[in-house]
Amino acid sequence: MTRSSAQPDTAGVDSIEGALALLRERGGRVTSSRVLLLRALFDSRRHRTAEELGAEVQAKTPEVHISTIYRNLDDLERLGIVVHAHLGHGPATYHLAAGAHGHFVCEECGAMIEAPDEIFEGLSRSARSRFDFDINPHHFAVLGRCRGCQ
Amino acid sequence: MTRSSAQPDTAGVDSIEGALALLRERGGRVTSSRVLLLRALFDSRRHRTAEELGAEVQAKTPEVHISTIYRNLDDLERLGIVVHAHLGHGPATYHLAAGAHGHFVCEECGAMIEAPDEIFEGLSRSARSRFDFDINPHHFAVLGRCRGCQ
DNA sequence: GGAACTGTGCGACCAGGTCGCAACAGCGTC
DNA sequence: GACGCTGTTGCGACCTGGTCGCACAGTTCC
Repeated sequence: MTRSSAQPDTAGVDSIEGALALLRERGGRVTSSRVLLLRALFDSRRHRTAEELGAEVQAKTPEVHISTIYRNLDDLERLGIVVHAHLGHGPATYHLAAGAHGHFVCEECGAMIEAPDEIFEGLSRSARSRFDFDINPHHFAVLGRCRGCQ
Repeated sequence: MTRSSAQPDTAGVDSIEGALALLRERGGRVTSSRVLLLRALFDSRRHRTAEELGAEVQAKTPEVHISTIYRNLDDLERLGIVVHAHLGHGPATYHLAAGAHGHFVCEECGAMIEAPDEIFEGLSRSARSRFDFDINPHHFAVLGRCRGCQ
């Protein structure tokens, strides 16, 4: 797989087999570290950092290096299988692109609420009409205070 | 000035003198590095990184260390004089709390649009009514695509 | 089974900050 | 103006999160 351009026009691959097929189709190779990483990603839909995913992979195959995890996450993101989001200061978190959503994160306690896309529709319309700006509400969380911390 | 709690309940100090008075009131000292930093912040209202502000201070007084800049920015933020925002991957940017606003940042070209608070009102209401979550739209930018990059 | 090329482990490195420490400097008091 | 308390600073070491170059290993295709 060439590590350049290639648009994530394929968001929504929803099985390990689909992901591997897409990988192969784009000239990539099916390696054991990639299969393990995909398995970790599909096994639990939680948001996890590269370190956490690395630990899960290494639990089965300890010699997989963390830099391989980062490179594979990058590749999977370029294929539109995975997305990363920043939920505050600290490491990025990764999850499957199928089922991407926005995030509200409490500045105080770190609690995270997954926000359905439609909650951003009004903002999306205003940004488009006033600034011709097309928002992507998934990438960076919206910070604030949760009920308990207000 | 003690480096603990102290809420930023004073957002909106809008002169160097006001900032210094607040600093003193809270037990802090008026040092030359702080005066220089405040002067840099008030001189231009652009968003700047700690490195950039450091360079401006060091242009006048080269021995001010970058870690002092970070510490002073922290202190000023704790006093509610300054806020920082994350406009994408890369270093945080700082600007005066008086005149804080949201940001739209293009994922492609990095262009930044300052967004008036009222554009977030609908989202703010929905987040409050649906999740009891009180958003702060200033801290993290909303990413997306600008007109030219769509 | 071998050539061709992609992916991997490894260690070095980088950016953006943070921290501990000893020396220094504000500021209130005498 | 000197004194002393205590907040602040310069400095270097360190930390986290991530990237990169390299030589070798693994995958795929013929």
